[in-house]
Amino acid sequence: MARTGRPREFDRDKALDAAMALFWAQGYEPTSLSQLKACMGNISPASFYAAFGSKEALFREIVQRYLETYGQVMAPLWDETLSPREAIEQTLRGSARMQTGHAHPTGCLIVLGASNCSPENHSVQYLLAAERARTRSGISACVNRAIAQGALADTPLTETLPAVFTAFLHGMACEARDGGSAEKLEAAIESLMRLWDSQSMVLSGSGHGGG
Amino acid sequence: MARTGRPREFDRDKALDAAMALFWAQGYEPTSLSQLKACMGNISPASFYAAFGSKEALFREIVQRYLETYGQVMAPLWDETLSPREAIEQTLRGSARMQTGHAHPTGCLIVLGASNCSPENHSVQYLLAAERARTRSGISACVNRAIAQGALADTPLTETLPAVFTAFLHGMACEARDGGSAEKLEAAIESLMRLWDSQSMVLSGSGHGGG
DNA sequence: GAATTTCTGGACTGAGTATTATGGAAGTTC
DNA sequence: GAACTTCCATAATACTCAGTCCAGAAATTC
Repeated sequence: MARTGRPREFDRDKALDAAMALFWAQGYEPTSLSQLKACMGNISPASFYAAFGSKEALFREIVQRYLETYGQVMAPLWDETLSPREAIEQTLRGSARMQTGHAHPTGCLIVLGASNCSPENHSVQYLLAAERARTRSGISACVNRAIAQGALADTPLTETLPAVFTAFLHGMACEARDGGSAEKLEAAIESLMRLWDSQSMVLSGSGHGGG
Repeated sequence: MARTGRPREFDRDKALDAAMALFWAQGYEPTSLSQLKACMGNISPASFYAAFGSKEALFREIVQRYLETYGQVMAPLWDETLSPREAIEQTLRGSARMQTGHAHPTGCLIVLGASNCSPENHSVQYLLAAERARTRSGISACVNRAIAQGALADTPLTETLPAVFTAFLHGMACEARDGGSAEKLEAAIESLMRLWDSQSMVLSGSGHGGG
């Protein structure tokens, strides 16, 4: 049962992808309606508002789309079939590769998408901050799970691991934006994970560094 | 020999401080001339342009001012009277405390000040990117110095340390902006430095963790 | 006090902002 | 083909943007 009336002439999905690239590269506020309409195939204001509602509504839809596609590199955090260590390492590595990808803007839309905002757009800023908070809790949950399983020692140091991984993860957005390569970031991740291993109570496999 | 003519009525330094707070909190583009003039004491456009030249010139002056004041937390990186390890730890700790301070906006102006930019302001973006590159090279220099001194092993892992510390440092801007406390960040730094110690060839003091 | 210099208030550019209104064309369903 | 629904192009909304200009006022130096 197709809808009656004249169908829209442009491809809504392709328009969304083009708009995502623009928001991703420039952020929410500096991206103007003119740019958006242009990159969507020179659609008219009327078509834009009919299809997407408003600039903010479009951005919210695009954030959702981003989370369901590129953002899936964070999925391991909530995959309890993985060991907590695997979950975190896979997330970091996947994020590093995604953010340095060459088929789209570098960096992370959730970290960089609304970092510069005037007061009237705090709601957009909050949208992304809430998603970052969700990531933080996911990382914390992994560490807590590891401690509960006895895989990780319950020490003052292990309690700091969530903050270490989170700051590093969010910092990768800056490094990727500044041109850092996936290889460089992945090598850093490999080193960072030894901090976990040094507190690991499951001593199977590689040891823990040494002087 | 004071300059002749009518002196300006507002305090230029105080105006700069107020403008810095605004740019720091909102970033370059979303901060409008109206907001700037208002926070500088409702000065007129004429006074503004006479005193500061343009919005971009003001921003550049403020970045310079920031580097000479708050940005001095990075100074240990180039202080060769410090051991490389001390230099990096002091920089990270100082940065954590500064960015979470309550007397000014949270986060880091150099990381967050122009992260969202339209194409016409790439020069401003570049200004901050260059400063971040300087930081990266400072961190790398510290690690290289430690290796040259024989204080740090020359291994594949130690070669990744600059990327680890840099990503973490830049990530702190996001964490501070999202409300992370100095205590939390400093605890994370303390843990992160054990990565250094695990590769340290100077085994005086604390050992290197382990389960 | 006179001459000079610089600042300030306010009106004003021209361009760009997101968004809305109008009128007619195009395509759909029955 | 008729009725209907939806889309699109154009124009225009009210507003903000960074930046300019001018006339007059204020403070300086001589």
